[in-house]
Amino acid sequence: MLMTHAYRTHTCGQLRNTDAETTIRISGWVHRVRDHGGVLFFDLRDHYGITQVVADPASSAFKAAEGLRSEWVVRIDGKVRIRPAGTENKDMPTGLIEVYATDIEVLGPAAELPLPIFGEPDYPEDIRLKYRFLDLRRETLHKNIMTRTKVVSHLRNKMNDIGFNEFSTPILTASSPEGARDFLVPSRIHAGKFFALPQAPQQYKQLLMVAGFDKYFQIAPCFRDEDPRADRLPGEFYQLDLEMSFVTQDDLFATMQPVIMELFDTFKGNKTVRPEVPRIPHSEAIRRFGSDKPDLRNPIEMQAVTEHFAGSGFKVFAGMIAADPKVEVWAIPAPKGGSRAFCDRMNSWAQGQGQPGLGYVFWRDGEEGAAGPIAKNIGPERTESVRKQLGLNVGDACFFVAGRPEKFYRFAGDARTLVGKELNLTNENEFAFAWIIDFPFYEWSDEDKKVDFAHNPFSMPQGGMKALQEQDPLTIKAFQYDMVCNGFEIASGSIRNHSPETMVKAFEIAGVTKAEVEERFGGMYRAFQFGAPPHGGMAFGVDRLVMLIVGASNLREITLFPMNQQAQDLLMGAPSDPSPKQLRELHIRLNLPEA
RNA sequence: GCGGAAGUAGCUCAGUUGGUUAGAGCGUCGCCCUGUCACGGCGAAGGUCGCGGGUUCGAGCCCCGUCUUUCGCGCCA
Repeated sequence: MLMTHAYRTHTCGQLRNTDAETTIRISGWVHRVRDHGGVLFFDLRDHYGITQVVADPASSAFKAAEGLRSEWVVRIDGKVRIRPAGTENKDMPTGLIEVYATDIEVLGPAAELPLPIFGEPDYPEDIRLKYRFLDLRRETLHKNIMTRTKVVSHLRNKMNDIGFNEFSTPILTASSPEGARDFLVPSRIHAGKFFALPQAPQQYKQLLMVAGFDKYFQIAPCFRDEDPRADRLPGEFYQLDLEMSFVTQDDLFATMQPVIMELFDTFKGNKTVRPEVPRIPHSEAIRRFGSDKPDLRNPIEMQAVTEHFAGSGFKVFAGMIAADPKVEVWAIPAPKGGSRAFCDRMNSWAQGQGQPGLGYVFWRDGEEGAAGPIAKNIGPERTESVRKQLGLNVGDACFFVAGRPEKFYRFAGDARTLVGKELNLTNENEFAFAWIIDFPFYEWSDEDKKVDFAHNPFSMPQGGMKALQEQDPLTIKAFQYDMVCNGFEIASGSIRNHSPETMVKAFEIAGVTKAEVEERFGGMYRAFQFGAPPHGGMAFGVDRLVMLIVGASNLREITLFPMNQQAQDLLMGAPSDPSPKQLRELHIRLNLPEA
């Protein structure tokens, strides 16, 4: 047969027993060599799959095959043949055949590997990041990246299908009002001035609405110079950013909920997607779940049980309640957690968290009343009232935290998460969503001793100008919402404040003058003077969506070339020193800290 | 900026109470092996125990400092 291509007639995932006896050419990486002396096997791998190649002393390729090592790139000419009976590999799509090599050309030999491609043990991040191109060859990461690509493509197609228009907004822009630290880019032409990379295309997309484009979306890169977390990449990340005109909050939910549900339905694998997506007010989420991004797979819901402790024999709580009317006692029910061992384990965990402890009661079989120190202190009647309120039974336990809710709700939420996990109440094979709505517009800043925006300053306060003028700012809610899934915030958005007067008033309450608003958000402030439509939108964290879908616990598992925690790219060596010429052109002199 | 964990062969790790020559697996190199698919067997090379200082007769191990990686806090509209 005349070879029609320099490198391949088939991919490494393509050949089947119907190809038997054909002469083929394949190229790829040597995955694994098994040299038996007289007969030699190796697996050839490319993006599409793995094919076993075999050579024996009768083959003209035998000598070359003996020299092959892992990860060399080679071109193989050979003949497809059915594997001898009993040597088939049913775990491989190509496992019924093998390629008998007649010619081998080494296209790219490989030095000794700093990390193996075959098998996937954990490796230190610095090695993985420095040799990212090798890490990306490994099966799991390679698959994750492909899933990411398919997710992005799915979202883009879907958004186009439902009438959204994709626009690219500028990357070199002005420093924006979001809370994060900006990445700055010096301007050569304007000495001493800097561009900022966008933290989000927030102002641009709102300007697009003012410009009449109605439905905007973008898979947008966003840049924030903040320290990372496992679920927060350093430097840059991607959002599915969207904005709509003439819509209410309900319209946005009705538009995007099906998109997200269909996405997860498409990529869920053998997990299930809970069809109900409840809308939970922010304050209720805090009280029921101890979090503004509750994991609804965990069935535990907390309740206030303050009145059962007020004036009770449990002096610690009773004293706190008497001393401060804002103090509450919350109960964290633990169904089937009714054992001393479990309760003590939770108690030591709490102490490890810097808490004095975690009070509990539990109900045992064949025992009158309840066990645990708190039960004895508050007495059987109050204990029974607690049990009834929470609907608990023999075999169950309940934990208690007391104080001002804003101080302890996080800890209570963590305890709820741990109880759910320890007692296997949380179904790990499910995706459970919720909309968290009615976020507070303002919050009290202890640091600055003033009222500050709780989240997005461009949100519309519920009640509008009237609320800003008449209400206690700390009680004002915003038309602002998050979508959460399994304890992660996957989207955040709001109905925007499109009235310049209301905007000025909103900033005034946060201590920002009209002049400052005009200076810092001049483009948008000006735009709102000339016919701004009511509009709103949201942004989904693409990285987090993919992380949830593939079940990764770290964003580096779904990102092509991530930076390390110090925001360095170890592969490319970024950031790097500028040349003296570059600095001269930019009129920049370095003022480095003392070594 | 702060706190926790880790750092021993190219890679993953073990290394007891401080004790004589620091080990294993994978990989690499050499030899043997005709049906493996984590092939197998024999052998070899490979180490500034992150770095610096200290305690000690003696330190991979204890102490102090420092660097690197990571997880968390701060921060993240």
